[in-house]
Amino acid sequence: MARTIGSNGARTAEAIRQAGVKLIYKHGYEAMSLRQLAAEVGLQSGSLYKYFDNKQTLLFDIVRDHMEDLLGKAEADLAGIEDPLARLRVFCAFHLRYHMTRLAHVFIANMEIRSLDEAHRAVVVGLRRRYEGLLEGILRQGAAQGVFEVREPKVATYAIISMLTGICMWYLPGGRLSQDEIVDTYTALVIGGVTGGAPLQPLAAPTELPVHEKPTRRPASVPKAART
Amino acid sequence: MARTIGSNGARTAEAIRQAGVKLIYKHGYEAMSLRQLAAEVGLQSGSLYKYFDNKQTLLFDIVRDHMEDLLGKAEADLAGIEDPLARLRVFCAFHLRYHMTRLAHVFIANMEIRSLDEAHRAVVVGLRRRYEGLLEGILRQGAAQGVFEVREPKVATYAIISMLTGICMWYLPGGRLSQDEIVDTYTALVIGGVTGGAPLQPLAAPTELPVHEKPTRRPASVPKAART
Amino acid sequence: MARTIGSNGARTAEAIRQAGVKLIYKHGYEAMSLRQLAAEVGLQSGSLYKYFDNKQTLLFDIVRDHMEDLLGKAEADLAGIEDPLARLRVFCAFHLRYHMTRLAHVFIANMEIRSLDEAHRAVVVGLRRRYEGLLEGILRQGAAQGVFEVREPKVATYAIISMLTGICMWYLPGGRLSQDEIVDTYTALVIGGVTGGAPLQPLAAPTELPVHEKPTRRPASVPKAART
Amino acid sequence: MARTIGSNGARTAEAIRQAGVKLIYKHGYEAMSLRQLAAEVGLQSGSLYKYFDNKQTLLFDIVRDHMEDLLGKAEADLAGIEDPLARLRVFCAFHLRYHMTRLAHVFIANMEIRSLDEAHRAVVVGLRRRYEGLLEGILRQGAAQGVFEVREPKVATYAIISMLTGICMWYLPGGRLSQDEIVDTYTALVIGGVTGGAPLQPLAAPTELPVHEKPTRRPASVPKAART
DNA sequence: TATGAATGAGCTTTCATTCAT
DNA sequence: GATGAATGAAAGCTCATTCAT
Repeated sequence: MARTIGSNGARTAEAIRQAGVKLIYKHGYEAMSLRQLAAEVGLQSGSLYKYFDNKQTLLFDIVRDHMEDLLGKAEADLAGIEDPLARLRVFCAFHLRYHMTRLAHVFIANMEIRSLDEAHRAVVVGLRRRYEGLLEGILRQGAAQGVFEVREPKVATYAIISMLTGICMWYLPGGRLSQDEIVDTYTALVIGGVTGGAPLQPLAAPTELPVHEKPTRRPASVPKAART
Repeated sequence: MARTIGSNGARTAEAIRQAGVKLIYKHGYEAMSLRQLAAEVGLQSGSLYKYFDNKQTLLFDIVRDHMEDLLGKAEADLAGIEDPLARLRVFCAFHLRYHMTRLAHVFIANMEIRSLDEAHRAVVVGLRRRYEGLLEGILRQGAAQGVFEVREPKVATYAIISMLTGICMWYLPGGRLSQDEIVDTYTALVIGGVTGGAPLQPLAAPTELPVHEKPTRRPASVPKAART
Repeated sequence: MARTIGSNGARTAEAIRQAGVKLIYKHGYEAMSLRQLAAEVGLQSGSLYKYFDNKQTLLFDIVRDHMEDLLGKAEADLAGIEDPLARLRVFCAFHLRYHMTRLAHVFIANMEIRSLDEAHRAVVVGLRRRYEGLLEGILRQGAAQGVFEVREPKVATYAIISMLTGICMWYLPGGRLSQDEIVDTYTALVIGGVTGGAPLQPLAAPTELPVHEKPTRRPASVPKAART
Repeated sequence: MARTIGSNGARTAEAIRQAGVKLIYKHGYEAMSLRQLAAEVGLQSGSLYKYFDNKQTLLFDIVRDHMEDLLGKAEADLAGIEDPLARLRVFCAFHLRYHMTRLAHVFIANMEIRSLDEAHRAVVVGLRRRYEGLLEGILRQGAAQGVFEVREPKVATYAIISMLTGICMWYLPGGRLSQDEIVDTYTALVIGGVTGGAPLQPLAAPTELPVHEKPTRRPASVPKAART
């Protein structure tokens, strides 16, 4: 059949990528068939292989590109800001806004890591660790400066990121709340959580919390982050 | 051949259920084949159909039973406690401990909702809403009493549940931190978050909290984070 | 569909094996599709996988079983015979008769070694070496006893086996010649070849032969035994 | 881009032909893909169709050209020689040398006849019959003159050609034996075979044969049996 | 002359499921 | 309660081939 005038490989590649994101978001990687994907972009399924080597690398490309984008943009947003509290606010706002505008990508990156094969998963997990590292760094810095009350920065990092990322499970554009309102709500929870419920300036004596009273911890065999 | 004395259908059914949980946890519902499952329990794949109608209902049964168990136990734990802050602490502790001892079930219930068909998903989502309702009720009650600073109880509910549930993404039994320490860390984040950084007047003595008082919820027979 | 009364797995397995031999013989391994094979035995193509792991092992099983059968029967036929000339006659007769009754198997074993993957090919080549070893042993023994004129037993072995095996390229049962006549004809060629033939009267001076005179047939631009 | 000076269609056609021979030799016709072939010569697979009509005619062209070359050169070598024994020697030497320098072509012509479609195969089989006819004529002539002992010239023809052709299953240039030595060895087997009834006991003095007169052989690096 | 996008058919293989025994 | 033979659909993927540019 004659090609549509103006159609070209790059355009098709982009269409495939977008359709892939959409379908994996909707059905899951395992449940999405390449025939579906091909139909979505108006191709025969075999023709897809001009654009990727196999289904697995399609997923990997999507996830890796997303993670690199996420990481890069987060670093850009944080650049030049020194104060831990300010950095934390920026991080929250960035993370939330990014997730609200990239629902599908984010959802995939979180849900389909299991579908990546060993080698690919390692790459993605590495990127994720770097991203988590941004937040962990902020928390440690804030704790060191006495502005945050964070006992276990690693755990707090996982907790906060889980909380913020969870937005992609319910947010739909055009809902009752504006993005700003959502950002404010989440940010308040996070800031409150790490500042320990105390007024920030005259920091309440931390001793009233019972948490620090059991320092007998096992030697520190860092819990391997999540399943691989 | 004579069957092993004492072996019976109920036992096989239970074995299938457990193997199902393990394999879905490990590979995902779509990626788990009934051949695998049958092999795991020493049957032919066709024989599984004595125990369930089809793969889909196996998943549904697992998820629904889990959700009902979760909901029932949460309600039981909260029964009789009136103070919103105490109720919140109980909820957090319950949720975390439950998730730490039922990693696989919890993981499945969160990840495989997408794999349920319309009707089944509706049932599970209903149960989930009821469970979320518990937390939302606590937050609203606390806000009404002026003890919590929560602007959007619904959003806060999603946020907190996401945070707490996220534990099943990284927790492995036997890690550096005890369950108590983890519960404390997460709880502090939650309480801090919802008390908005306001000093909670004269903070009630922490000893009245029931959280640490039942550390032996059930004899950790949960199959560990599967890795074959 | 109800199974044909009396049909069973063993019967189907045998039918598949035979149909496999027939189709590989007729079309070649690469050119035979499993759909064809399944149709030949009245199954769906997927059902074949009850009987073999994959197409490759079907081929391997056929070839290996054939080679072991060939080797075993050859050794049996030669057992107890000492005289090299007698052994050679027995070997020729055995080889020819076996090939005339197992045309397809033999053809496959010779033509499809290339289609076996590395590991399988190694096994088959090993069996083939053992079989060739039988003939080589006979030739060496005869040469040692002065009854054969064989300069290069290895080369002679290859040569003779190629000659004898070639029968499967033209023989069809029910042709003009009986199996006995064919055996006699080939055997005479072999025996004559290794016993050096009659003193050909006054043998013409070899110098008149043009063979050695043009060693530079063309500038060896032939791409060498390819291996990329 | 400007084409390399001097590059042209004929050159590309030749490159395709050679790459085709190489790849069919290595993988077999069915197993060779046109993508592979195109890659080998630095083209897109679609571009190959400027040089042949389809995969099948590529094979046919290769085989037919080879057969015509073989036939023509054989006739040329035999031209002018009358004596049957001399003609037989020439035929053997020619056949062997040709095969040793054209391993791939010869291998293909023997193995891939099955891959030719009906019409093409008929042409090739016709050429092969003419080639076999050369040897059969020699054998009949020799038998008529009483110099050969050949009962069934047709069978003997097949047998001898199979024997000689078999060299392409194991010969690799640069092996222990020189081409001359190989030719001598095979020729002795053939001549012995057709002159047959040598009295075994009073074995003619071997000295009259020139074959043993060149003992200067390379150190014995056993030629690896055939391709693996 | 060559590209590169695309086709459409076909491949091997896996799967959930059925059912006579 | 369980087997094991079989189905039928669908999967991911490769292929020879076409054709506008």
